[in-house]
Amino acid sequence: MRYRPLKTRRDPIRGRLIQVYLELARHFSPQKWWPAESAIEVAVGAILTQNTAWTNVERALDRLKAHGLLSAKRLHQLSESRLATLIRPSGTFRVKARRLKAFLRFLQERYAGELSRTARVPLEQLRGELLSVHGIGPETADSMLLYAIGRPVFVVDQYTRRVLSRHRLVRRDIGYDDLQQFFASRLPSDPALFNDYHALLVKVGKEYCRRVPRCDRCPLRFDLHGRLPRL
DNA sequence: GACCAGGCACATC
DNA sequence: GATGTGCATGGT
Repeated sequence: MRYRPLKTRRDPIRGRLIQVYLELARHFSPQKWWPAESAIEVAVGAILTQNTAWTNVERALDRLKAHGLLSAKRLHQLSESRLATLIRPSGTFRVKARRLKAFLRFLQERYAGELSRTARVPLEQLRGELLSVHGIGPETADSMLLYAIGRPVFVVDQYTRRVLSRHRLVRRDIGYDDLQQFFASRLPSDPALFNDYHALLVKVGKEYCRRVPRCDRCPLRFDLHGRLPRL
């Protein structure tokens, strides 16, 4: 991937990123993402959570579980309209049913319905394959790669962008690939680190970086008030 | 009732 | 390449 380490050894931002992680890890308990019992549940959840609160995703997943349908094979066999009805609580359910079916079709045809069969596929190639599936964009693909398959890919989202821009580490309008590169080029390529770091950013973003921020209580407060360079 | 939530595809300029 | 819009439920 475009994960070339920075040439310069003395990169002040690298230290800050590690400092931010340590501060978050000290303040919050390990987030233990992704909350799921199987890889396919992670992948399905990654699509269901697009622009959707997680509580609504849980309702949809629970319904699939209650019907014993949370497997690649069963979901692949299910009709799109039936699937849409079941995942209704997650919102945009017709759109997501179509996207899920596209993903399940891909998984079935390319990897015989087994995510574990992707193990030997080079990361860049696998990411490209996922991105070619209807309904799978950068964040969904990376969530699957990191949280379902355990590949060293840093996932970024709106919380990541909000938290880092509030702390003046990146511009507010930074694009997905640039923001991902911002992390990946400065951190060791470690799935466990990427996993916990992103989850912690979501945690701190939810609690302190909402539309009405609670910066006064934010554990990253030490980074505010001009201590960081304005990028 | 408005606004938001762990995005993406598509149309239009 | 940048910007705007539809998708839709459930919580605040």
